[in-house]
Amino acid sequence: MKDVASRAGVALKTVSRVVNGEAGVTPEMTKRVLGAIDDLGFRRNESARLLRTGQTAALGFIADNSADPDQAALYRGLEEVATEKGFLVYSGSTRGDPEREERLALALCARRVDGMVIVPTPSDHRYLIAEVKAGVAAVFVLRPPPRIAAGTGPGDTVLGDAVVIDEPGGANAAVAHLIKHGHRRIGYVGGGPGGYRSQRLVLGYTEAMTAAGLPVDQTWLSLTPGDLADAGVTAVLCGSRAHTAQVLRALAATGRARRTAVIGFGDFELADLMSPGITVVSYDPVRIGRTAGDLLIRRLAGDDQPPRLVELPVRLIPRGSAEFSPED
Amino acid sequence: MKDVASRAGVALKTVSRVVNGEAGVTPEMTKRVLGAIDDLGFRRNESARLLRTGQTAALGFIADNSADPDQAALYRGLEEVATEKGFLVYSGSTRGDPEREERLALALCARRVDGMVIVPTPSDHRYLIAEVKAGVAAVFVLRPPPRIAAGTGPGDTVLGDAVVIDEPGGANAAVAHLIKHGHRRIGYVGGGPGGYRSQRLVLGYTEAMTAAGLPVDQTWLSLTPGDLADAGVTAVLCGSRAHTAQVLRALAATGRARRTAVIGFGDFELADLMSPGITVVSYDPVRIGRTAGDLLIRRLAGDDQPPRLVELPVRLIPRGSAEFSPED
DNA sequence: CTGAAAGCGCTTACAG
DNA sequence: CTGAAAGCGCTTACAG
Repeated sequence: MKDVASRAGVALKTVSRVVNGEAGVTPEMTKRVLGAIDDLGFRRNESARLLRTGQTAALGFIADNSADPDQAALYRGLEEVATEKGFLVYSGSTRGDPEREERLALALCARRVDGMVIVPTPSDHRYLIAEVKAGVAAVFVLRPPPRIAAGTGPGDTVLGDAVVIDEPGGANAAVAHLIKHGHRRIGYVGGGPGGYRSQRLVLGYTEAMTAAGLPVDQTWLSLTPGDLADAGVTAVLCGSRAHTAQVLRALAATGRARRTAVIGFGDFELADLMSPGITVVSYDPVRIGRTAGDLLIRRLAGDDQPPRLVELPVRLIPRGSAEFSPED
Repeated sequence: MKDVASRAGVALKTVSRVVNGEAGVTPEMTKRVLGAIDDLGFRRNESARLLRTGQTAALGFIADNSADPDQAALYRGLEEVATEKGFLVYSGSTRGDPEREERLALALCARRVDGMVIVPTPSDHRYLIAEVKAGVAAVFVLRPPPRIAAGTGPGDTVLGDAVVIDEPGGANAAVAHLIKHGHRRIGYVGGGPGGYRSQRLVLGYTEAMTAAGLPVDQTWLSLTPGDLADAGVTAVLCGSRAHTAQVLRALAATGRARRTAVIGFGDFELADLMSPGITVVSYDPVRIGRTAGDLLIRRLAGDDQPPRLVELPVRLIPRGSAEFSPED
């Protein structure tokens, strides 16, 4: 910019004015500056501008695994609203490692992102307190961050808004659907009982069983795909796409594919073309990202209401794998 | 930092030294500075540091559609090498729109990313010439950028390295496989003939047919899923996962699912559990991203050899949908 | 071992 | 309408 100024024989400020399209520059001057810009191949350094103006117009996205289809779609949703509002977005992933999450988040904060959308690892996120206090907004997706017991405060601290899926509602609908088709012994294959999603799915499952007056055998709630053959259940709810795949493989291997009802949590391509078609509880991951982006940007605009937990709806899609009655 | 210095009663430089862990500061001084940092909640502004040192340690990734599983996996590969080498990465997507690509790429350049990995839209990329000249490295993935006829130069300009999949080899292997199983009339369902991938798949297809001395009916090369019933082919090569899905749906709808051999380009989850299992040509998208990242970083390190086109290998995975003989 | 000055590339607030 | 100075938050190169 200095070079441009001296080549055009004007002051730095005039170049700045031209570059920013500010009014009040003689056409002749403008032309001279533009000429110099062209000769020198000048391109304004946005980072320098942002430093001076104190903005960054950048967001961060911290995934668990960026290759996961849900998270990729989620990212797409975030990106849409970010682009719309003029933000660029940094992204990275943790692979579930709390240390990587902390490193990444702090690196983003050090670059002064305005806010971050985080798929949180199961850790305490204490490291974020200082950053949030310093003004970085955080929105958590898929899982809320664990509440942090404040050392000195009056209660628990919540670091930011969260956008999650309505797992309880989905599991409830799935199990009720199975019950309606005559199933009474229904298993659940999902993550360990510690996981957030798993807990919530089991919650919905239990609600539906209780509402129908059916007893729940605790062993049904911690099944692995390998257990299915001997578990005595006539139907299974799978906690994630990966579990659905494992369950289908196990059932195919033992020849029970058409005798065990299956509902998967999370839709997938070609689920309709399997035989039977796989009934799923479906949700819209792009919308999670968009919602998170909206919340984040609202916070950046100054909204300082208490942190919100947004639960996105799910939908049961019957395709055949769950719509038959048990044989016994 | 100024505040920290004055609170600790030392010079700015001393704070800088402590923050950077430079040797040669009295333990007592260090303690005083650290105390002030803690009191003030100071966090170094990385952007300012990078401005001063003239680096950015940032890369850009421009996807076509970040929700596409291949591109999400590709991104993951890029991210791995970026993280390893201390780069942060900005990303965004174009949805195939050349204007969005240009806007995004220029925005990244304005923030002075060191380099970019781009899934190019079908446009001329002329806008990149100035940036590349200014020192931004570009690596193209999945498709190479169109060559740009230089207005004044001696020939064509190539803007950067490219990493692509061996589509010809994959199609060749797939078609040879079908021929081996007795098929002589083989169709192709893929993108329009203009697309890069499509052209290359048809190339490999033709090679294999020619090598076997089989005639190629041109109508076989521009089939749509709806045409399959009357096309008179006994086997189909599908150009992408999306096309594979369309073909499988069309075959299922007309009851030809078990009478037409199918090979898909691009593997997908549960392909093995369909009936029959879907035979595919598989490639590793994570590796594309890693390779692109390696090339990019090598360029940043000063490698100025002529642009390279890297072709990543594919592998045929037989699963049943292609391993039977035609009925006629 | 410590510090005062200059500068990265830009903008802001003020004079002319 | 145009410009000289100061400053964003940091580091570099040089003195003490």
